Amino acid sequence: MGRGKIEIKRIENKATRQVTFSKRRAGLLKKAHELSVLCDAQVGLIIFSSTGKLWQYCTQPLRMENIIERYQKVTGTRIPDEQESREQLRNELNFLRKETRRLQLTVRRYTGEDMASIPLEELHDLEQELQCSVNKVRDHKDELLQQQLENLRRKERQLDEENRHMNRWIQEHGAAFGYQQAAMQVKAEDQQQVLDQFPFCGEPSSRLATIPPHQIHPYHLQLARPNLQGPSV
Amino acid sequence: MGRGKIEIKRIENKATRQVTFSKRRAGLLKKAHELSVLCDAQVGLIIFSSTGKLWQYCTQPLRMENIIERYQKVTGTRIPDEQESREQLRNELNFLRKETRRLQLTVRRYTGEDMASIPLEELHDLEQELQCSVNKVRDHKDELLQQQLENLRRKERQLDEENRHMNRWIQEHGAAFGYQQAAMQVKAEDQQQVLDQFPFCGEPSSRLATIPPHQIHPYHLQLARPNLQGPSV
DNA sequence: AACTATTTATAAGA
DNA sequence: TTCTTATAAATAGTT
Repeated sequence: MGRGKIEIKRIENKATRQVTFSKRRAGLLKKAHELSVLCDAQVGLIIFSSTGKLWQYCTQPLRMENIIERYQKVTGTRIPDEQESREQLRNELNFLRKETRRLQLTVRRYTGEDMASIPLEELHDLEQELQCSVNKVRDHKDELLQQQLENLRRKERQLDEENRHMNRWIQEHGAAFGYQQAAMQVKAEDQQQVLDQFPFCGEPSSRLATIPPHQIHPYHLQLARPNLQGPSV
Repeated sequence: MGRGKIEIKRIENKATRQVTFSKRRAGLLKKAHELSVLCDAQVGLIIFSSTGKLWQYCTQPLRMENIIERYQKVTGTRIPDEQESREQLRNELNFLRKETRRLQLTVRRYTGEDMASIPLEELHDLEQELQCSVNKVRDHKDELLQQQLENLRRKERQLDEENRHMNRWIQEHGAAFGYQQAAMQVKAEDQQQVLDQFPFCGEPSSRLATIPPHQIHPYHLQLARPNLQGPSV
């Protein structure tokens, strides 16, 4: 719409660009205003020239912030209620400050600090509370240890049974595998030693604990033949 | 620019308004883009229709926030200080949220809750920590009781001495105050009874504890005359 | 959504 | 910049 048609790409001539910017800027602002008025729309237009100068149009004069806020709400750019939630933010902050202080004091009580300010009766309660906690922890610990103990005992029984099965098998078929029987005998003695030393309160022996379940499950023990070929293959 | 000239004011016909909005909106967005490209300008355009629907154009696609931020900086709409303090607020809030959670977990450990998730070694440490706390509390309690005990013993001695002083005084001046001596005798016996029953681990007797210091301090005891007039005035 | 008579915007020149 | 003017572009009213 001028003396000639122009391609829409950056105008290289600086002066021409500047003139065109002035004209088109004015046109754009005018049209923004017209759209806003004619069609009852809320329009916000921000223009920065390449030199950094600002022009703007806004439907409600001086209320560009309104439209920006509305824009940010709709697009979710800004957390919707950030403006109003300042109060909420403050409330939560105050609550958390108090809560943190309270919890810090509680923790200090439980660690036996700052006792100077605690009256005698409360000291008594605190002692009982703490003793109660100690007992709970002890009970739980004992329970865990008992479990580990039972696990180990079960494993002991299973290994024992496995041993007996192997021994029996070797007794029955041993004649044909003289040298292998001797090897097995050594192994069985080894394991028996471990079981003899079995500590009732010790930590789980990694060697016992890592025996794959299928080797110690009774069902498998009865079906599977001991792999006497293992070491020699 | 159409079949007829129109006045720039709200179009009353709803359908017409809607159509015009569509056409002019497209034109405006197109011209905004052209200005941006031709003149190397940064343009941001936000349009809300009267029905609340949003259209926008921005020079750098998806970077409307950039231009808004730039706008707010230039116009000083957003006070940088406030922005910072909001950031600080947020930081403190995040910190406090984490801290509160951490403290809550700590307290729960100390009260013997949620032990299922604690490995055995930590349980052991926890038990020792708690036992340590119990001991501290016990020691402090014992200390307090010891102090109270000593206080009471000192009071006993002081009262005893006061008694002896009074007795001596009455022996010396008694003839003139026969009836008052009798009254004093009763009071002294009362107090002696209390001291005789003195419990080594009991709570402080409020009656003994509330005797004003000047009445039991040795210095005062030696200077002050027993107020024998007291009950009768 | 397409058409088109008209208005409006603006490129180039002064 | 601003004015002028030829011409491109936009669009109001119509189909």
